[in-house]
Amino acid sequence: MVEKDTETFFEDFLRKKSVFSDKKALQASYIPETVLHREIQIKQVANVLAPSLKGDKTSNTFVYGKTGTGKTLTVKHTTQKLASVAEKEKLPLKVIYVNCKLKRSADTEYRLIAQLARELGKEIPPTGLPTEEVYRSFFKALNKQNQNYVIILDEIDQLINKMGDNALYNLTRISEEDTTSQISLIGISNDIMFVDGLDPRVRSSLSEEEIVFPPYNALQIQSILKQRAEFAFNKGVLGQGVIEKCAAYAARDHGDARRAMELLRVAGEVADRKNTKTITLEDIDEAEEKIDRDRIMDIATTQPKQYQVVLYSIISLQRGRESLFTGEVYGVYKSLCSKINISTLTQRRVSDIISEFDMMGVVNAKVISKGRYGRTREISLEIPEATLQKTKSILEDSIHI
DNA sequence: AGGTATTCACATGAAACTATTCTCTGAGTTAGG
DNA sequence: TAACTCAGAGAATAGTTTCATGTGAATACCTGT
Repeated sequence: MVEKDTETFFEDFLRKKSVFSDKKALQASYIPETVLHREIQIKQVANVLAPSLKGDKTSNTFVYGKTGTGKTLTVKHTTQKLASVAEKEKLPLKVIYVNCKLKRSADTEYRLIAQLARELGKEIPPTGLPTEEVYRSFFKALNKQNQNYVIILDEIDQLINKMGDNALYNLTRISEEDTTSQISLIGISNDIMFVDGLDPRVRSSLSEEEIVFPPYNALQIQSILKQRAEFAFNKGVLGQGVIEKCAAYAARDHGDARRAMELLRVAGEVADRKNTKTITLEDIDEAEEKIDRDRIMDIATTQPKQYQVVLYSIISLQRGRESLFTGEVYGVYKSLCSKINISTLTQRRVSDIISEFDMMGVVNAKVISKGRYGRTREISLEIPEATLQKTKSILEDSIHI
């Protein structure tokens, strides 16, 4: 009986009409044929890179703007075009894109250079080699293939604050050196201030050109959403004012188009699950809530045990209080650790964990001074009431309390 | 009263340590000629 | 003698601990009126 039900469920699912026709168009990695509202920036990038077609040295470029302002998209789009022209004309030009933020991919000096060397067809083991060695084989590959390279370093700020500017310094130096192959660097960052902390030599070399991406306004986000929705959804599924509402939501805090797209996509999923033919305004509200909830649940389930214990301490201490302090949390954390028989971390470490939770947006931790009574973090949960109980039981399960 | 000095309770930084994963090297071992 | 095995040295990295130093403002402690 159950078997039958499951089977029909799948059959129904298959036949069910979805509001989506191509969900990919709403994903962050999707690169549309035309990029809206970034004409100026595209032009700038193109101007900078054009000389590379003729084998000339191009300026290193620094691109910055807040998240969801289309930096990566624009650069990728433009370099794709560049590469295709180069290919058509049989010019020796190669574009390499590296995301420095991806864990275990290019977030250290070794891994960055290894990644680049791999792009040039070298086999580099994930560890074991001296960094020097990796540099050497990267250089060798570079000089062997008489080609020009455009190297895009996305989220470059992450790289710097993890490992300093050593690698960047080396890279900019190669780009200045007169070897058979030219390399031009494009650094993408969403933190404008991060250049200030750079070695002056690196800074001047990297930001020979600077391109700024201002946030989109609500209208621009609307037209972007419309463009994507065109591909993503079937005709006529969008209810009145849906796009507008998504745009408004994203514009509310600094015009993040990525957020708007995610919202629209999740709203579509919500509508699908409810088996309705159109996406309504309520679906958006629901989607907004769902995104928030999923994020917290995800964090609660995937974080390492120690983090979970810290979070649990905060949650159980929060009951009926407005805010807590680091010392209190640590106290609860310590007794919890001995209760469930897990090694206790130092306060130093727990302090770091708390500030990581702050970054993730699970808690709000502000450093305050209580005068005579010291300086500490004022911690309060950012988890909505409705999700709290569920989060708590997830944590309880996970740490075997 | 007004001004200065203390003091608390952590924050923040840097360095060092630990454990794990991985490569490379060279000594010792094996098998075949 | 060539091929193979395997232990040991050396690297990179993540996650911590240890040590050192910093810090904002509520109080304590003056001082002169």
